[in-house]
Amino acid sequence: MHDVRQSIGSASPVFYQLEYPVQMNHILLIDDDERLAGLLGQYFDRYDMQLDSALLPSDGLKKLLDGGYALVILDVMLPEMDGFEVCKIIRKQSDIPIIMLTARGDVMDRVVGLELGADDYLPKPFEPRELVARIQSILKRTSHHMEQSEQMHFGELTIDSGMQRVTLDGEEIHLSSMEYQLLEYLARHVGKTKSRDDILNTLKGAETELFSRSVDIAISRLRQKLKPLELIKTVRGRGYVFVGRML
Amino acid sequence: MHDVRQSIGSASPVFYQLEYPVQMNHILLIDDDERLAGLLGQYFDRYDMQLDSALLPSDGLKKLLDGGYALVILDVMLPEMDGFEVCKIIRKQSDIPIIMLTARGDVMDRVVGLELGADDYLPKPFEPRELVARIQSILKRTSHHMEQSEQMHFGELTIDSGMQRVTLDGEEIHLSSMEYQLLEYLARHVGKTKSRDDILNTLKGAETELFSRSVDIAISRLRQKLKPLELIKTVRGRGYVFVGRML
DNA sequence: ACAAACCGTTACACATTGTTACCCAATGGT
DNA sequence: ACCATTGGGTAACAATGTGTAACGGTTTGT
Repeated sequence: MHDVRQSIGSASPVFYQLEYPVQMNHILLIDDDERLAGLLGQYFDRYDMQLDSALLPSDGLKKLLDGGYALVILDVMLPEMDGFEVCKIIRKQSDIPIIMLTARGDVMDRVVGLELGADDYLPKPFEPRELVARIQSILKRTSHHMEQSEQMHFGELTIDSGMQRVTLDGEEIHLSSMEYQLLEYLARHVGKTKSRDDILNTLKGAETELFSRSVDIAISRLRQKLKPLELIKTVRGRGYVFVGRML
Repeated sequence: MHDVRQSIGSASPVFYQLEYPVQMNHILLIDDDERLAGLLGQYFDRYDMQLDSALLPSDGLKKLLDGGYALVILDVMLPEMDGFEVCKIIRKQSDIPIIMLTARGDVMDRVVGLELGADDYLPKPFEPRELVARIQSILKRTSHHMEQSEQMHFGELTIDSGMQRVTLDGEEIHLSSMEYQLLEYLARHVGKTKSRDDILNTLKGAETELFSRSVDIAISRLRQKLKPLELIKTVRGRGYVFVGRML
């Protein structure tokens, strides 16, 4: 994920802050142990990551507000409030990956930490190398996850869930909102047969008429627009299924 | 990648499973503890896996019929029937990986579980991370097999389980959903004779009338479309078998 | 207000699947 | 070899599910 943007034309020192990883290798450590910060910071350098540290939760949260961080390392044992508390506060506002440092390898701690929305934990004491490995693993994972939830590709068909756009061979296909939702729903569940009820409930929510054939019609119209692709197959008696290799 | 399936309204204890490539990250949890489902689901998200859950075996088996699952997590202690029973039923129709959750780390349980065809077991209580690790390990182990099953070639006949397309000498053969399922099911078990019951249960799920000759008819129709190939042989008194060298 | 887009309903054609019936093939006993 | 019995193949029909054209009510944009 080294999506380096360049400014062409002017070598201007101005840029705008992007909401996610560009060259964003800043990690925030929230831990009251100064020694750890120094030690890790030095070590991280070698891996092209920059460590910022906050000794106090309040300070850490303030720094997070500035943005630009790719990940947070959070000690459980902290002054002011414990790490779980901090974790909850962060999660309320952001999906930024969090690694918790637990003092003891206590199972409770772990589960609770993960329940809270942390992405991983590491029992103290730990090897710096181990921490780096987990960070890299998480960053890789989350960036991939983003890609997948933002855009789906099936051969020449692209579904962009971010801007709700569908393109075929680069050309946009105009879909009504219902058609788009239907397509995205099926595409997100590639290979799984979805009943008309499932589809209706997902798209409409409430219990709409079960005698309605609106789903069939929607499918039919969607297929028309997707021609010549044949990505939606009928499973007689059960529903519809999206077929296609995700690329 | 995908599959077409048929159904009947009733919750059937039988199902059919297809194997999927990379992006197939759906995991099915069959456990009557709702809390677990919620907790794991959230956790799995971070590992790019999607968890579906069923509180009842009957419900779980029904969901499996839809296909699209990469793996099943199965609690031993369940309402309706115990996990071993469920495991046996699943194994009858599919090679999908199964991880059993045993309440106690009882050796008997373990052996029996694995003898039944489960791929791994995990004593409760367990750490989510441990479960994820085992899932990944199993999926890695079986992924080779999966790639292989994405497309099957038998001479000039190609079965693309991704697209659910069958071609003969490069030309598509149009098969109804049932015909396709039947062909794929037999082809996936080359050389193994499948009884009408197996076939019926796999394709339909319910214990439909055993006096029905619908399977014969389906076979007959499939053979017609596959002419001049003679890939499906009758084994008198026992069923049908797909003959053909996989290339 | 008008036109365009959207979406559900009806209606009918077509596709799919199950049943019955009749035939032939395979098997086994005499 | 012959025949009786059983199982399987498939044609023809029946029942059910699905595709979609056409119509109309509603919403949306201008």
